[in-house]
Parts: sequence; C-alpha cells; structure tokens
Amino acid sequence: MVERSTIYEVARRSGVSTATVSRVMDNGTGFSATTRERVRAAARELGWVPSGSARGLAKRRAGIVGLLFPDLSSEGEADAESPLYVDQVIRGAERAATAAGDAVLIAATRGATGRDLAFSVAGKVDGLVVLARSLSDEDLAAIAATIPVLLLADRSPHGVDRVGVDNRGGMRAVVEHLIAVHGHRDLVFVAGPPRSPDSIERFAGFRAALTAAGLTPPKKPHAQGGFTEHGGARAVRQLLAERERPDAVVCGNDEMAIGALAALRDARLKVPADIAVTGFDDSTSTRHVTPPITTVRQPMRELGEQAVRAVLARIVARDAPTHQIVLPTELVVRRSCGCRSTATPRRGKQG
Amino acid sequence: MVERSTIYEVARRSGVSTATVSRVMDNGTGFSATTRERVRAAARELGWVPSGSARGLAKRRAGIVGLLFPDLSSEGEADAESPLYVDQVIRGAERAATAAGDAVLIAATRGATGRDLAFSVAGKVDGLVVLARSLSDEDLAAIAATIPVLLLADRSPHGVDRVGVDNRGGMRAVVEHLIAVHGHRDLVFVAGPPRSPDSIERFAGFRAALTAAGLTPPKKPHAQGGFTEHGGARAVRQLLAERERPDAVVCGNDEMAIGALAALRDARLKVPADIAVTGFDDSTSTRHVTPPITTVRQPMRELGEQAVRAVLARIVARDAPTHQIVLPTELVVRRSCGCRSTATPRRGKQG
DNA sequence: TTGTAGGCGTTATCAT
DNA sequence: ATGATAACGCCTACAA
Repeated sequence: MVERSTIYEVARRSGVSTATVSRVMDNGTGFSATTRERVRAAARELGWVPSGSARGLAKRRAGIVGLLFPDLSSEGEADAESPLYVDQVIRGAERAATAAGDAVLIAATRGATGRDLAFSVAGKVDGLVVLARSLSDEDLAAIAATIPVLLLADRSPHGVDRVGVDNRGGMRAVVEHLIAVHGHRDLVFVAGPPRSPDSIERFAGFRAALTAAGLTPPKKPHAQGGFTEHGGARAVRQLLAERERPDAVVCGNDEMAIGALAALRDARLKVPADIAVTGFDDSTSTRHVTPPITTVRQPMRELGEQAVRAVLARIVARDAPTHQIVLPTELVVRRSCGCRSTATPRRGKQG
Repeated sequence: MVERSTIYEVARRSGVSTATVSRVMDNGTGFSATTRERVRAAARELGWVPSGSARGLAKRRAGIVGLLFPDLSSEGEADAESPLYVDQVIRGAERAATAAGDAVLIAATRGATGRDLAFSVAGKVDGLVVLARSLSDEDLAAIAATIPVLLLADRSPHGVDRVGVDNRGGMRAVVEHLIAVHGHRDLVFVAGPPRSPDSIERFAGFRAALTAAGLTPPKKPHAQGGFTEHGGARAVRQLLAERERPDAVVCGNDEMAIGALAALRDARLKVPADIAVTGFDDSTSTRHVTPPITTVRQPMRELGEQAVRAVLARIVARDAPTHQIVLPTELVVRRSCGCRSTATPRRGKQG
C-alpha cells in the first residue's frame, strides 16, 4: 500500500496516452485489441484503481446514491434504535443500486447533528433516498434544490418524489378478515406512538374496515402501546381491566401483538379461542410465537429497490413528472386470528 | 434543482476569494467573523453544497469507508440472502463512521461480478471493511495493496487487519454450562454448512468443552443442518431415529435450534425436561419461542464499530502494526437448557 | 485508432 | 486576514 498509482503511470507504462487508458477502462470503444491488453496489463501490474473522486469530478457523477434514515434512539423514543425495517430497505436499496452499477452510501441522522450530516452526504452522492422522519422539511427542501431527493413516507412535500407502502389498506385487510371470516364485531385497536404516521394510517384503516362493515368506529384508538412489546402487554392488561372482553385485539404492529399474547396468557385467555389477536409487519418472531400471529407483510426490500430506481431515473431525467408510488401490502393469515391453517396470502386493498 | 452552484459563485457573491470560502467551510481559521457570516449567507442563499468529488480529489480523502458483504443467495446457499447479522454489522459501521465524520458505502458481492464491484468500491473509499467470504483472497490482496483493508473473519491473510468474534469460546461456554450446571454427558452437535468457518469454530468449541470435562469428543459433528430451521428439524428427526435419545442437542445456530424444538415437539419430547436444546446468535426469535432458547450473543454491532474504527485508524497511520481483535461472546441463559429463570449473562471464555 | 489539452470544483502553498 | 494559483486524477471534445 505504497502510493496509489495514477492514470499517468499506467499510460506511460503501456506506452499510450491517458486518453486511451481512460477509454479502455470505461469499456468504451475506439482502440485495438492489442492496446486494450497492454493497458489492462499495465493497470494490473501497477495495481491501479481509478480514483472515484477524480472520476466523479470529471463526469459530474459520483456513481453513488445516498440513503438517510433516522436513529430514533437518540430521541428518547421507545424504539430500540431505528426501526428494524430499515435494514430491509437498506438491503433493497443496495441491490437496486448495485444492479445499476452504483453504490449506496448510508447515514443515520441523530437529532440536531443530522443537519450537517445530511448536507455532507448530499455533497457525496448523485441522489438521495430519505426515510420518513430523518430530516426536517426545510432541510429536505434545501437538499432537494441541489440533487434529486426521494422521500420514503406516507406523504411528501410538493414536487418531491415519494415511495410509500399501503399501511391503511393493509390494516383494513386484516380487520375485514376478522369481521368477515370470523364474525367478530367488538374489535379493539392498540395504537403505536400517537404522532407516528404509520400508526395513524393503520388506525385509519381500522376505522375504514369497521365503517365498511356497518360498525361504528371509535374516534380514538382504544389503547396505546408505543409500538413495543412491553407497551402492547400493558395496553391489553389495562383494556381487560376496564371493559368487557373484546372479540379481537388489533395491534398496530407485531411487537405489541407479541406483548398482547403474553398478557392474554397471563390472564388465562386462550388465543384465538377466547380472543383473537393480529399484528402488522410480519417480523420474524410472528412465525415462532404461540400461536403464530396473523399479520400484514410490508414489502420493505422492494420499497428500497423502487426508491433507488426512482432516484436513479430522476438523475437522468431531471424534469420528469413527480413519482408517487404506493406499494401494496399482503395479508398473512396464521393462527392468532382463528384460522386453522395458513391461507393463501392476499393483497391489501389500496387506499 | 437547476445547476449545482460552485465555490466560485459563492466567492463572488460574498466578495472574497475561493480560498477564503474554502477556509470558512472547513471550519478552519484565518478569517474574521464578518467574513465568515458573509460567506455563510452567500452559501445559504445559493444553496451551495460543496462537491464531495472535488473535495476528495483535492484532499486525497473521500471521507468514505466501504463495507463489503457477501450476498449468499446467489450462491445457491440455504441462507435467505445474506446472514442477518450483516444488518447489525452495518448499523455498527454506520455509527462509528458517522461519529468520525465519515460516511459508509455498502455493497454486496454476488458471485463473479463481485470482483468488479469490489474494485469499483475500492476507488470510491478511503478504507474498506470486508466481511468473510465476500472476496477471493487474491482480490482481497490486490485491493489491500491500494487502500487499507480490514477483514471481518476468523482469520486473515498475513498483514491484513482483522476483527473477529470468539465463536469457539462462546460455544465452549454453553456446552460447559450444560455439563457443569445440568450434568449432561451425552451431548449431540448439529453443525452448519461443513465449510463454514463459523460452524467449524463452534464445533471446535464444542469439542474443547467435552475434552475439558473429561468426556470424549466426536471427531465429526453428529449431524448437519445447514444453519436453517428446516435443516435443524431434519437433523433432529434423523438423530432420534438412529440413536438413543441424547441429553442435549447443541445447535450451531439459533435457526437450527428453533427447528430442533419443532422436531422434538412432534416427537412428543419435552424441552428441557426430556432433552435440552441450545442455539447460537441470540436472534430475536429465541426469546419468543417456547421454551425460550439458551444461546450465545455475538456483539455484531460492536464488531462493525470496531472494524471501521480500526480502518479509520490505519488510514491515518498506514504503517502501524497489524490489528488483530477478537471480541468476546456472551452466554445467554434462558429455559431450553433446563434453567428455571434467566441467570446473569456471563462472558464466553476466550479461545 | 490515438494523442493533445482544457476543464471538473476544492484545497493548499506561498505571497501579500 | 486574505488572495493568486498551482495541484488533485480523470474525462472528453477536438485534432490528427
């Protein structure tokens, strides 16, 4: 690891000009087979790796797309750190970027320092995918004025590309299942953090399903569990103490559903015989818990893929119309709802 | 998103030279407070974000560290895609990099195309963290001749920095627990893929524990489960069919342990009353399964952190002695081993 | 098919 | 405290 060699050395060693070396490395055209081999040989011998910075500067294209996500741990949220689905999004983004010959740069914004980080990242990439809540609206706008930005959220500022997932339709699908297939009518909703857009959307889906079934939806969630296992358990204990036993506990996410299961077990209630439970997210544990939880799968990997594809597309076509993509969710029927065996998954309704 | 403005425009607008603008943005020194404000104002008004490429070229430092990991799905392995712990490593890497003012670039190598990808990434970063099995030894060496490289594995080529986790000590700790605390003597080992270094190390730990207890360790694992849930179940069914019931089933990872649990349930055997089971990794599901699985926690997040810290250090001190760090694991006692309640976790022994 | 040379946007050295 | 002005390593017309 002495000194990184440059294109000049490769050119000299192979007896051609730097222009030719550049052409060869770009897999372009305009050189003889002999030349190509000589250049390649020289490059190999020197261990030359083209400088991404120089290349990026010359081409006005770094070949990198950024991914910004929030690290909520620093915000005093209950969340462990960043939601786990972030990992899936990252995987998807990596896959799409690599497929397109780009690389992906990731960074977590943490509180106030997030601003500087975001701008620093913006300088290093050609386009940016921003997960909900990782940036203030004005910082987002400022960056969007510089490079293509795509937001992963339920809604985006005017003119900003967006890819989202159909939270509302997914929740509506589970609830309709509970009502139509199992005949439940007294359903209770355990929400996540009050201001979480995901939680809000899912509650909207819950209400929509009740309304569609001719039932009266509540104005507010029956309880809140902060999206945590512990919170879900607490919510159920409280619910059980203050009202008659409902037919089903509809949880805003899987972790709360797992907590709910534990609380119901403690209360000597059988799931699903005495009471049904559902989750949201299709996290790994839902399959292993007893009984396996009926839930809703979100295509997080695909979310990441579509997101970088969209920014990549916009980098090329700066003035195409704004993207607004909403990915469908999928109902995953297991046993906690009362079904005996796993049914064929079906898609959540849009909207 | 018209045209990215440059340092020249900012300089002109604020009535200073580009040198001064550069100084101000670098938070350096050598300018008056008045100047600083004028420059900042101009930058803000123009929405100027310094070009990372240009900056990197001039400073000979991109401010990016790379992380290369393998995507095993393309290799026809049983693994879903890439092992899940990769996510944790990524999180750790991101955290350490961000803390140091750098960003992290991630890329998954997939089969043969991995080579080009790796070199492409190498050109964009100042240092590279490479997860085991993502690159051939010679490609690794070629890149290591160019930029600082650190390998995340059980061993590394001569002169290459390395950070690993004490697989052997961790497995030894669980097995010793099974022997010393629960008095088991007939232990059976379910291994992962035969050539997996992790699996091999863990089996070595298994043998070491038996030997230390005066028992005769087997030369080869009793069964193989390919690190999958399904494989673990199959291994146990097979074992049950061909030999007397052992005291304990020691699994090379959690997924196989979960599969083992299912197979034992089908065989009407009670865990841990009739037979004990242990896993490795401390994946989320181990807590939710019945009974909760005694396992070994690996500090994957910390692994990622230490790794980028080490490469960052080497970028500064190119010729410091080679790093060789091994992180300790932690025994997580739950119920599948026969313990009633969760004991205080203790560290796995080194080596 | 190949070479020449200017330019990409910043930083850093040397003056002033 | 500030300004000129070379690098930095590669790409890409434009020529030949």
